[in-house]
Amino acid sequence: MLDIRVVRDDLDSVKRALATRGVDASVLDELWDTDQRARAASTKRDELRAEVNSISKEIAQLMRSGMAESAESLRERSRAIGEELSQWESRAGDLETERRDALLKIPNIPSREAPVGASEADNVIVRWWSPESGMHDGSDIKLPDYEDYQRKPHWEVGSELGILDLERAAKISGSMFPMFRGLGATMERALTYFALDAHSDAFEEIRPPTLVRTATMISTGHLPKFEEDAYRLERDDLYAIPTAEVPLTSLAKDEILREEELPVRLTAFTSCFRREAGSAGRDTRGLLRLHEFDKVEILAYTTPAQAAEMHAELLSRAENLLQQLGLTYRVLDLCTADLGNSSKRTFDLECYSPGTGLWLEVSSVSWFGDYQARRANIRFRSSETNQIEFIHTLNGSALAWARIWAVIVETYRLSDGSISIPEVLRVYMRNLEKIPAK
RNA sequence: GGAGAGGUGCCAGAGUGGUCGAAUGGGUCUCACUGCUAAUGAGUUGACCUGGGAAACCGGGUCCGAGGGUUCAAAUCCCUCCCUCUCCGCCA
Repeated sequence: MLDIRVVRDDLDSVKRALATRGVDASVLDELWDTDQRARAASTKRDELRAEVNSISKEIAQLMRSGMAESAESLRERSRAIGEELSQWESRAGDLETERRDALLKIPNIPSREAPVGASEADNVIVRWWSPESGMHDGSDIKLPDYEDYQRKPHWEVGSELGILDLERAAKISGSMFPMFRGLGATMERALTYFALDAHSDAFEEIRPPTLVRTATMISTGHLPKFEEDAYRLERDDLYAIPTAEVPLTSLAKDEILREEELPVRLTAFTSCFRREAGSAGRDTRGLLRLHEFDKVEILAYTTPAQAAEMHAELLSRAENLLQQLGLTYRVLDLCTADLGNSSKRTFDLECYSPGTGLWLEVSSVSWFGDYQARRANIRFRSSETNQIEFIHTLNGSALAWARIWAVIVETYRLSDGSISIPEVLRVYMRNLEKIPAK
């Protein structure tokens, strides 16, 4: 949520900044207008309330001094004001609600550093890495020389080895739900252990609830705009989380932290549920797009001053996992048009899938500024000035497993059809070196 | 799911229609005292919206789980909902 005061005081630069992500200026003009009217109405309301309050005090005086009789005319006057008051109360209330509803639908202002663009085609590739070539800047990606036997898509590899069973998953739950079996399932678990252990030096491990209230979904910006994307349990008015970002952000909802407590680093493993409405048929083969997948998330609360460094830390942690897994990836600096609703700046990590020839998004590392903190009302008290300010939130996937799983089984496929298990996972897989060919 | 109790400030806890943003105790911070620590004494200590001011600050409004209602006036009375605890039932 934007700070209404910024919109009020600097409408033009808010318009300009949001135009880069396609928000029409009229939306902001309307908001500005609503704000003016809301303030006028609430001022009027407060004046009337002040009058009623002071009359009530007078009445109390009279009652105490036993002059109940003479209070009657005051009562009459107050009743009359009360009628006018209730009209202004409902008018001000409506306008305040209108203002909040509008504010909840307006996306965050992009960072000045985010590349300006009109579509995802304008995302900037800032660097790439492969086990053979190491780290390079964004120009001229040189893919490893994949063998033919690595060019088999993971859904074929998976069913051939009996480690991925999409047919039966569909029988159970429908399409776009995965089911891992045998060592395929073990590898998912190994990835989870691997990642959580990797973050355990600095991050508190959380196992949060995966069904959450409406207010929790609003705090991160997933509602009200993206209602269609979320699974909802109507009977109990709960939503299935699309990412652990949702419960982890609300962990400190309505709290005032001490500056010394910051930064707070949290990590969580959860299933993530997405309806993927509107993306039917697009890149849905195999594990490319799923209604349910597992993910380890890393998330931080920081002061505004700590945010930039934390953003870099989260990104490097996600990259580090990919490097340890030996997977070729590239880093994208998302342009203003492709930025998520709540984000000021986002880096996506995409792994190259040799079996499909696609770059698959496996992590998204974002800085939200105070946008989510404002919605969730998470603040901190500055130890220097003693003032209360909103914190900044940041998070990233580290990492999203289904797609990683896909890239691993393709990349590590050997000529005999078996899969070599990445070194770092073996300790979590009973020291096995291979998933054997059938 | 059934029965009961309860949700008040940083914490504990009082308050059943006006003098209550709220007693008291603890904690916090400041000062005094003290060789130091402790103890003691005095003071201090909420958030949000809004108007004025460069600021310190000053004025108005809101907030006692949430939302409605009654009343000139609600922490206090009424209704609905949420949550917590205890017991019973059920259950991994």
